[in-house]
Amino acid sequence: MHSASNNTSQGSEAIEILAPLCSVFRRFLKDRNLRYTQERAEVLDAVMATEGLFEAEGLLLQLRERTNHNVSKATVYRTLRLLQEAGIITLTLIDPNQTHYQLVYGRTPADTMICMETGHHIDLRDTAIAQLRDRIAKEHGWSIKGHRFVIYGISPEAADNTRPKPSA
Amino acid sequence: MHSASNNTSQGSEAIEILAPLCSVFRRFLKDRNLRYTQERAEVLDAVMATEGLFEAEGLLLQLRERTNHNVSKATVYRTLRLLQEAGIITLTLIDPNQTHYQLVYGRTPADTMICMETGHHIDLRDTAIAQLRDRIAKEHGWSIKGHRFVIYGISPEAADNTRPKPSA
DNA sequence: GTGCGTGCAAAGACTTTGCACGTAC
DNA sequence: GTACGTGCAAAGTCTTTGCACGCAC
Repeated sequence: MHSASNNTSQGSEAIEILAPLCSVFRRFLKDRNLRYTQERAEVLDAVMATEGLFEAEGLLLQLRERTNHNVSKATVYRTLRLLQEAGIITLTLIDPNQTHYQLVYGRTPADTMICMETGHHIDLRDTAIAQLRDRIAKEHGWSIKGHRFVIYGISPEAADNTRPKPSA
Repeated sequence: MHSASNNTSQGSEAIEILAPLCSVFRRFLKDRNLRYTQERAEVLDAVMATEGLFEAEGLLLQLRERTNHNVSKATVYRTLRLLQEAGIITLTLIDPNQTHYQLVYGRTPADTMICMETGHHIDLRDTAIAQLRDRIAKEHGWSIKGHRFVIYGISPEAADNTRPKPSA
């Protein structure tokens, strides 16, 4: 299995963007006198392998597949909090029942459009969103820490499936 | 105490906008062969008295103040779900720990700017947000069901308080 | 009069925490 | 060698659900 190991390999092309992320986390930990442990590396590894949104539970399952060494649920939650504080992932809050996260590693966090039928979601990379945010915050004299923009809708595919088949 | 009763008074000026909401809910219930009970009326009443965002717990506390008759937590949650299905309130999801709601009664749901220091939030009523949403959805061929736009920042007041006092 | 609605308490889901042992520094 | 980190399981929150009685229709 091709695994984007973040702490050993240094020449892989696949991880060209991801590699610095490991350094970012290590520096963050060092600054706070925290340790870069096997478990934290594995969680970061699993996070880097995700696409778009993910949940703690999914990450835990992925960790069990990826590694022999089982990282505990508690450690996953604890590490997710650290990654959040390090600015590597953000909360996304699209579902009241469960916290969703996403990797942001220096990029602007993706805004999201979610299909209410299928749960399928696509990342939006529209600069107009941040511009709008900046304009509004400026008008009110606020300084910006972040934003979340989620569009709820029905994707074309779901609309096709949902539409009752014309009988005959 | 001045209470915007939704099921008895009909001439109050204060509830000119709110009154129809009761009808909306009653019709919704009738359409589904559900009953318009005292408890549901009281929950709607309390929801109408809220400003901006609210949580189930706060609503429950308010209900205990407003009425002698205690509405149970279970009924509050059940009614909030109905109100949501009726399109009277929406989920807001600004806090991973608790579900937040807001009254929308026919209006566009307010977007929100939240101060990360104080928790204070202000409602945004900027039409550019919906326009942006529409443009993006159209580009992707999606039909829109709703959206959420939240700006996280530091309000001017909080910035002032946070700033260390110039010694002397 | 019927069947939906309610209150209570217990269950359920997700997340956090206390404690003893392990390990990165 | 030390103090932070981990795993486990128990606790904690918010929310939902089962059941017997009550009330809107």
